Amino acid sequence: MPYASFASMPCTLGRPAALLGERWTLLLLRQIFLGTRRFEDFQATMEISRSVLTDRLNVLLQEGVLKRVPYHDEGRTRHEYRLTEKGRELYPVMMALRTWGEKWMSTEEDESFHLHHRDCGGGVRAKVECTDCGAELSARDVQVTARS
Amino acid sequence: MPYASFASMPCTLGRPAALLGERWTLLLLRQIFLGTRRFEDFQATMEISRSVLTDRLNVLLQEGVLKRVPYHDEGRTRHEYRLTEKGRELYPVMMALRTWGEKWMSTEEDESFHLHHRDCGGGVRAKVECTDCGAELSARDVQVTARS
DNA sequence: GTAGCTGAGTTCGAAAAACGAACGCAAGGA
DNA sequence: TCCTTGCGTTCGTTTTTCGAACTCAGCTAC
Repeated sequence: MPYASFASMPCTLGRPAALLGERWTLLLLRQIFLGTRRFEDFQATMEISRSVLTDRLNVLLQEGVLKRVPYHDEGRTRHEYRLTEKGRELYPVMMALRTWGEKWMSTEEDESFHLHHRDCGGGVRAKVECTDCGAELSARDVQVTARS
Repeated sequence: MPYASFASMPCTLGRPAALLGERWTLLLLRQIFLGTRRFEDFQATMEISRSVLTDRLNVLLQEGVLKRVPYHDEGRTRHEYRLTEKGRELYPVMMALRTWGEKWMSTEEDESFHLHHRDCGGGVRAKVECTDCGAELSARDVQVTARS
């Protein structure tokens, strides 16, 4: 199966993995969650080539992860890229990456931002839990079976 | 910043995003979490080219996400690729992708596997929570500030 | 010994994707 | 009218990926 055709892979983990697994897409989403919204700003902060940036934004628009929203800049109407609800719900994916990065890839020089809960000021972390008993789960606590 | 140099990006979300954001890497991890361990099996199930597969496996070995473990096959010593603890802890990332895929990308034809908690049989989902009060958090509940 | 098989790569020419500099274009301002 | 700005598009070059063929080591059968 060539990479491109994973878009039609009959698997709810495979399709997102293929979508977000294209070069630049995860980094683009990181920028978006950090507040970047305009073409020029993506281009400047990531040094991605303009043509690839156009392509990735279009893919995310088509998938409904982003939407183009008009706004006013000195009287002119322009558009910015913003997360849809579908896009905002990728937050756990980003936080899981960050939680992992904090534990396994952090260095002295990291300038990373701090995240905290608006209401109580606490820290933020991703976890996997059982929908029934609420226990926190690791890969070893979970059984995989083919769909019946 | 060219894509390759994101490996040295001073950000605990950026570096993992760049690492897992290379083409094939997320799909490769999906296979690994589903139990694939051998070169030939990756190659057969994903139809990735052999040279790229070699490269991606080597990157994950170098990063300490995978390890090569000897095993015996009909008297012969061979090696298989297995997750390290660092690798296993990517589980929340995979589950976050799947939780998102279930909600936003599922179709009638999906043949996806079922996951359940070994102890109680319950379902599995990823979430983000506050380390202090334990509340479940969305992007809007979290404040981003530059590190002081 | 040697011929064959198998898993795990390596090599290499062709195709696809990414790069980056230049160009296009529409809206507003001088 | 001409200039600037934001947002792309184009196009020739470089880098990645592809895929088929090749290599190699360890074993089995003869």
